[in-house]
Amino acid sequence: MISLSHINCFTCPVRHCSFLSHSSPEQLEVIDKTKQCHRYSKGQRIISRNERSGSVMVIYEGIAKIHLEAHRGRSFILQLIKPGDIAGHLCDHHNRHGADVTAVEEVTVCELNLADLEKSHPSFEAFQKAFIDMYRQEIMALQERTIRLVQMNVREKVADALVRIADVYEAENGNGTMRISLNRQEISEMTGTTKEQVSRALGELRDLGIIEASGKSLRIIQPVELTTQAGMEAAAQGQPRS
Amino acid sequence: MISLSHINCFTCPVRHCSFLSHSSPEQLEVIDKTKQCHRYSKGQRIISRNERSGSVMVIYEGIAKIHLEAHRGRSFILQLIKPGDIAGHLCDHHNRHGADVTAVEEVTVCELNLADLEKSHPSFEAFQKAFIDMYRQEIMALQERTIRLVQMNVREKVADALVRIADVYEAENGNGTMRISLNRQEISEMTGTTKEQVSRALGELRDLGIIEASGKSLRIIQPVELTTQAGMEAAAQGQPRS
DNA sequence: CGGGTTATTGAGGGGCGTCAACAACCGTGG
DNA sequence: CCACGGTTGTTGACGCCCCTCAATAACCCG
Repeated sequence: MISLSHINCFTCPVRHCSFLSHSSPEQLEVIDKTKQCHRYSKGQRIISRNERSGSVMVIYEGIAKIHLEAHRGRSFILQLIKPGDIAGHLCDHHNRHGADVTAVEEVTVCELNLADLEKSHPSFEAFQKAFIDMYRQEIMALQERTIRLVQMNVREKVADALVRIADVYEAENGNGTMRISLNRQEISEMTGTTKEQVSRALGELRDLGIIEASGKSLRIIQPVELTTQAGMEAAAQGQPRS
Repeated sequence: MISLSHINCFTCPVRHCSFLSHSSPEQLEVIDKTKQCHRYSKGQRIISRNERSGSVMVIYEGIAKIHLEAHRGRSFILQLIKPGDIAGHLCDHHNRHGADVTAVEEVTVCELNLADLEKSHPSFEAFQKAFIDMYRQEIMALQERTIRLVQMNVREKVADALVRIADVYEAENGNGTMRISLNRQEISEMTGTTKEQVSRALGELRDLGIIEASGKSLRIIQPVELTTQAGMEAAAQGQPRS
């Protein structure tokens, strides 16, 4: 981990999609002065479970995974986070972090002290409200996810994982091809299966013409078909069902 | 659903284990005056998903389940709640409930208006804080649960479900026998399996001498062994690992 | 006692985890 | 440039777990 000199909050491209999107210039000033910036290389741990801390991390650049170790040594990836996302906001009443966070590729983060973050909000109430809203969304998403993980078969779960992967990785060119930094093992840890099954499921989706996948290169050819495979009704349609 | 006349908050036996445990007599007075009490019979829906509401339900008596319908018609039980527990606090930004809640046996609830609930706290901050704490605990518990559901086999998941069932049902006599109001189908919906598998898993646990189970009657003979089966290290021991 | 629901048990088959072999990829060094 | 070893990805074979269907038994309530 390297501590970086400074990243300017005011010119920050991810400010508008982050937790701070509604802050005024004066409020942002507080954050800009007090935050610390760090860089982690691939595989480095950003946050460790049960570690005590009074700060949160906002991803500035790169992709990270929020994961947990289960008793049998099997790891499980709860979430992928991208620039603008926040990590480490979930902790117990002793301020101990509730999950591990690890860089999946080179990651730059801004460490925001909770006390300073509070000052960046118009009031303490607004600060709390922001957390409540975030937690609410998180619970509802996690509930849905839990049920999906339990009820879907492997191919559906892998299709689901691909949707989430495509959500955090940018396409590199007009082709829509992504260079993902996750290996098969990690995809399996997103779905609760094994690397071999992921390999097979990717092969099936490739044979169906839904994706192109070889190694770390991934292209989603039929996004709608992929979400169908993942068992989600195509919500983008919005058809009334009269 | 029957609307009941009134239940006295001050003499309420579940007040001390509920969301309101820290309220002063004056604050409780607000709740006592404004709340509404209802009774639901077994199987009746208490809260429906996507229904708009500005109130929460506190269980006064009986057991209810928080559940969701997945796309394929399969239902999944997220949580069992008992007297003192709160339901309906999870909603989206339009105040639409995020899950279904149904009575598993005859249930009496107190419906608390959110605006009134707020007044029962020393400050709005304290009110928000209570929600933040509740949400935090919920997320951490749900994370653990998700991973367990993905990684455990059926017998382990059933053992896990029994631990949770025992947590909400009271033993009826000194024998430690419980009369549960859940059928095998519902236990399977707590574990993400089928009623037949639950039946078999219960048979295995019975053969191992860990439980007694026939129909709706359940007795846990070896609680420690049951938690071991469920893959939890016996946390009750608290042995230092020097 | 009879009819409906619920629980149990068996048989069959498919999905998926596991192991193993092989191929592909990548950086290093000759 | 090729050789190489290590990591990662792919594919096949095997076996177990568990879902499904079906038959029987137990239970509950009138």
